[in-house]
Amino acid sequence: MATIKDVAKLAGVSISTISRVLNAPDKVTKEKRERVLRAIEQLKYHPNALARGLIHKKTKTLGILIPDISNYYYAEMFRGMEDAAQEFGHNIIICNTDKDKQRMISALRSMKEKQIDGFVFTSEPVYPDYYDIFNQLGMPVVLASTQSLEYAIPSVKIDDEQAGFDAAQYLIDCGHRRIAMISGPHLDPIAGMSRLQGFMRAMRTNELDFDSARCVEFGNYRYDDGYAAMERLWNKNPELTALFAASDEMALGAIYFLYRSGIRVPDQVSVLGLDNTRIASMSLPRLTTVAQPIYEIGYKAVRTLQEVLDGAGPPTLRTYLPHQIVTRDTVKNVNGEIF
Amino acid sequence: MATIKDVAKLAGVSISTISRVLNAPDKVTKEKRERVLRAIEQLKYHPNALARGLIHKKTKTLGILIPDISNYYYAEMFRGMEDAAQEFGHNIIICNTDKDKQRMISALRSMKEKQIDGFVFTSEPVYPDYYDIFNQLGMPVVLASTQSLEYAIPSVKIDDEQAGFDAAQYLIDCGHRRIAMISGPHLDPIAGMSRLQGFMRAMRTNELDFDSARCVEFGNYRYDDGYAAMERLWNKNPELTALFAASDEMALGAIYFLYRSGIRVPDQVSVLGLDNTRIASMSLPRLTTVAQPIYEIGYKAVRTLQEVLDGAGPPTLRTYLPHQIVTRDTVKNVNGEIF
DNA sequence: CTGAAAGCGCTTACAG
DNA sequence: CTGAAAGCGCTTACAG
Repeated sequence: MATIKDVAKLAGVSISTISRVLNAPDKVTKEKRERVLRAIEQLKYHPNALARGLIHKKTKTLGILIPDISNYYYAEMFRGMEDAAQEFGHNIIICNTDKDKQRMISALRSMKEKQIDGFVFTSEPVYPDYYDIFNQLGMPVVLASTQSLEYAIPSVKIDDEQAGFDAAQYLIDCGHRRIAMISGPHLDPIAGMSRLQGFMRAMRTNELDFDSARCVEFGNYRYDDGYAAMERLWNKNPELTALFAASDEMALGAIYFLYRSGIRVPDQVSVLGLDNTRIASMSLPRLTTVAQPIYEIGYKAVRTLQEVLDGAGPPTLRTYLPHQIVTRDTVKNVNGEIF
Repeated sequence: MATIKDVAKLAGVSISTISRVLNAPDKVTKEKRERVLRAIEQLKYHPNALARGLIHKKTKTLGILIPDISNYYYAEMFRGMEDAAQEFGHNIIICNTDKDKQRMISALRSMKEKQIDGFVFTSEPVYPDYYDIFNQLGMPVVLASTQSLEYAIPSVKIDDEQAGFDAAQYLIDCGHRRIAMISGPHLDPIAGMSRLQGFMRAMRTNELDFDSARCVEFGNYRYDDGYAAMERLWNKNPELTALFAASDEMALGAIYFLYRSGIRVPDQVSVLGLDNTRIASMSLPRLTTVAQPIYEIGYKAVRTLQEVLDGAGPPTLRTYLPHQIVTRDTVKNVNGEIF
């Protein structure tokens, strides 16, 4: 492969001049510039970004840590990240962590060695030891779909507590009273507990009594979790008329359980999801759900990281993007009906 | 950030020795080695991979060109790629091309400058001008979910023609005679035309007459395409009893059209998809489909690229991974029924 | 405007 | 076993 020296030789100038036509073209006379450009073209010269990065201490490469790109939620978010990166001339190195600490550490070490300019950390809480690692590495970081109350790290997500509240309120407004929830795991303070807390706040606000032992089950956001959780829920609480699931996948899993049990959705039980991944509109019946601006979360997270890198003043510490209920076919308005 | 010089100073040795404990530890006396290791630990030293890459002309990073990571099919395939990369110590730079030539070219240029060791090109045919670009860049390439008959580029995919054949044969074995297909686009020789050709071969082999004008519609693999194609198909051919769609998403779109038209699946019309993305098992009714080993295609493509990089002899030029029909709830066996 | 030189952070023969 | 030196491919003051 041709290097800057080859181009210099062919064009009959010094390597400094080659560098100048690439980085500050108008510092070079037109005649030489064109000669150089021709040589570059002729040799199919591509500047070596490693050499450049070594000098500038910038690589225009960003790191993304994501639990699992084959998860639809992250796939959509990642698309937003990549678009933002591409738009501003960055490349992305991505790593799936499966929420595994060792995998994350080794990915981060590898990214550090490759001199990425900064990274986005997705979906997991920032535990103290994670924070120590971030600090040691000394690279800018932005959180996507998670946040930290303890540490001053910029984050982009929806207001999960409010989303949980709005979900319950929506079902209540549709006339439901005996409402259950399939929540995320206890161990997930972000998308797990916050949504549940919002949900319970709405129940309290509406003075509906609510026995969490009978009305809440837990799952890890996946389809199978939703199916199993619905089964447990139904066994202890067959009077419920509406369900809120903390993810679309769990909502679909729950619907499948109900379907197999001969319980009609939404006639007998209404189901409300959360996320609005594309499956929500491709399933049957089409899922009513609390939509997250998934793509935008990814896009905004990378934009925020870029702002940090540009050093253009401190970015907003906590950005909350709006969620919104998308009405489709799985929630029935039962106002006026007699039970 | 600490450099090799800082470590050398702290440990009281030369930088050569630091380099040796990192790359060939047993060439260094135990005593010095431990002193160095302690200094590395103390300074939180991370070697700079740019400097290393500049010398070795290897970066241990791979490029992936994919049409759209938010597409479920690619998301699953990409997971396989990333796992293979990680397993063998590579990182991945990914770029979404949207099948746009300019985007692809600029991504490739950028990856070239960053000195990736090789790349995987996904899903699109290798047009002559693409081949020229690959050649100019001079980087090893492997094709995933596409192939080239003209050029000697290693590829990994299913046998699409045979998959189309097997799909039709399966429906025929289930007793269907009036079968239609929603194919991929005319312009897609790989997943579009091959599957259709296989489908038509099966019809001929079984001596079923087949009017392609009445029995085939086209779409771009997406849900909405499937819906629209099914509508056109039904308008001109309401006698059909079975449908094969060239993607799961189109199958689901078709099912939604049938559902809205009051046509029951599979009682009145059977539907067979292709891909077996996770939506196939999360939709209702659960979709019977021709499963591609999606994850494995991605995994194997990266493995093949790594073999090329290792220079361990020429890899298999064309790898076909097995497909298989996954029976669920959308295809009815009508043998013995009277029409 | 242009070129020679120093330097980015490493690795790798080459002496000793 | 260990260190000094050259070099990977660039950029950037510094002279001229």
